[in-house]
Amino acid sequence: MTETLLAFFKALAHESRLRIVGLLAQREHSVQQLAALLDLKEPTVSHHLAILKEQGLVTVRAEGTTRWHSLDTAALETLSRRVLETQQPAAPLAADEDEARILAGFVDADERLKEIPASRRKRAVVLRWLMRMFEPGRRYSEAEVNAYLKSRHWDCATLRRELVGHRMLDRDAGIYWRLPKSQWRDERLEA
Amino acid sequence: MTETLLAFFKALAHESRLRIVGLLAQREHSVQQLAALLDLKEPTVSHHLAILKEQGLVTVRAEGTTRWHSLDTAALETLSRRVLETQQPAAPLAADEDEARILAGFVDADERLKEIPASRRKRAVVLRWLMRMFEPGRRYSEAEVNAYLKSRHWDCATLRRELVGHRMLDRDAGIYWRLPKSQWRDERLEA
DNA sequence: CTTGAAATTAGATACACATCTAATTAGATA
DNA sequence: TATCTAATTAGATGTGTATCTAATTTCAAG
Repeated sequence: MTETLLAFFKALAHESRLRIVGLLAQREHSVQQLAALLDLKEPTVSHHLAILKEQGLVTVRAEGTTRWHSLDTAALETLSRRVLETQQPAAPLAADEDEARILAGFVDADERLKEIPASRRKRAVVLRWLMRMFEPGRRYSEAEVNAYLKSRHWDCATLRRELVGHRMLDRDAGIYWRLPKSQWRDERLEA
Repeated sequence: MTETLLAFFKALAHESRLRIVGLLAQREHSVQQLAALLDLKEPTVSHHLAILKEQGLVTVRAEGTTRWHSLDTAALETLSRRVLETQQPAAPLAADEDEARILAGFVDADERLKEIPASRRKRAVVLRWLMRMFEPGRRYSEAEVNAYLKSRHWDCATLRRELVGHRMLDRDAGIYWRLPKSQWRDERLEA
């Protein structure tokens, strides 16, 4: 997904290729023509066209030994629409409906924690939500953990202690890591 | 125009920056957080953020010494819409209505010349249309001129002679260039 | 089958830029 | 003021890739 988008941007992130796209948007061109117009050698143009073809942005029609290249505007449209989709603010919410309601009460529009819930059950929901920031297997310095938690609430120290206390994060010698969910001591397991 | 588009693509044509945009699409982050998540050093992240800010894709909010970065989705939208505009097939047509009708008769959907008009007046219209391919001030080798004309009609030699005869192109020692319109000898002037 | 033209492929060189460390700036706190 | 933290700037290094020349392929025409 981000893979294909990256390739798309890379394909267009060069002056020569962008000019080629502009020329092909007007009409089809041969390699020679493009080389003359861009003041490049033919192999260079071939190289650029290969990259654009790889992204499906350019199609070819052979006529004798010359190859007429045109722009596939449909592909260009598809891909640039995908850029627009990228910006969707990403589903902030929850595992099941109960949790969703609780989170909605404590998390504001900016995805920050309004306050740390006093109720143990609600606090556990919030802690599970915070754990989404930590990847399994990755190791975090205490500074990293703090920076991360601080993006959600100013009192990162309390949150960090809570996460450790619930066996969601573990620590040794200043290094933190995420524990598997099976070891988490949250309200669901205590109930 | 192509200038700003190029900068836009360059800004997003790198894995780290694309991932930063993805993260900022979810919520605001500090430099430290991004560095930790991307496994990069802070100066590197600063560098990438500077590039994104230059394109107006990222905005900053200071809070003490930490700076919270967010994605400006409006800018992203504006720019990706501009990509869609690029592909408009470029107005093929004409100076005044008379010319438009004549061209429509001789130029096919692929922007190629169906035949060279026998009538002097119509031929002049077509030659003026062909001259749009040649930039004022630019020098063209005979091969370039031929390649260009061939993209419109197989008989590039005849077209080339006609253009020279009408004082639209001039030549010396195998090099061609476009003459100013004031010197063109087309039907409008002869009439 | 040879020749010629258009394009691609291979390989070498050179330039752009991503990343790092070290040093500096800016803001907060004691 | 001195100190600490977050971030940026400066400068060095290394990687990726754009471009070139030379060689090879593909197709058409003698």
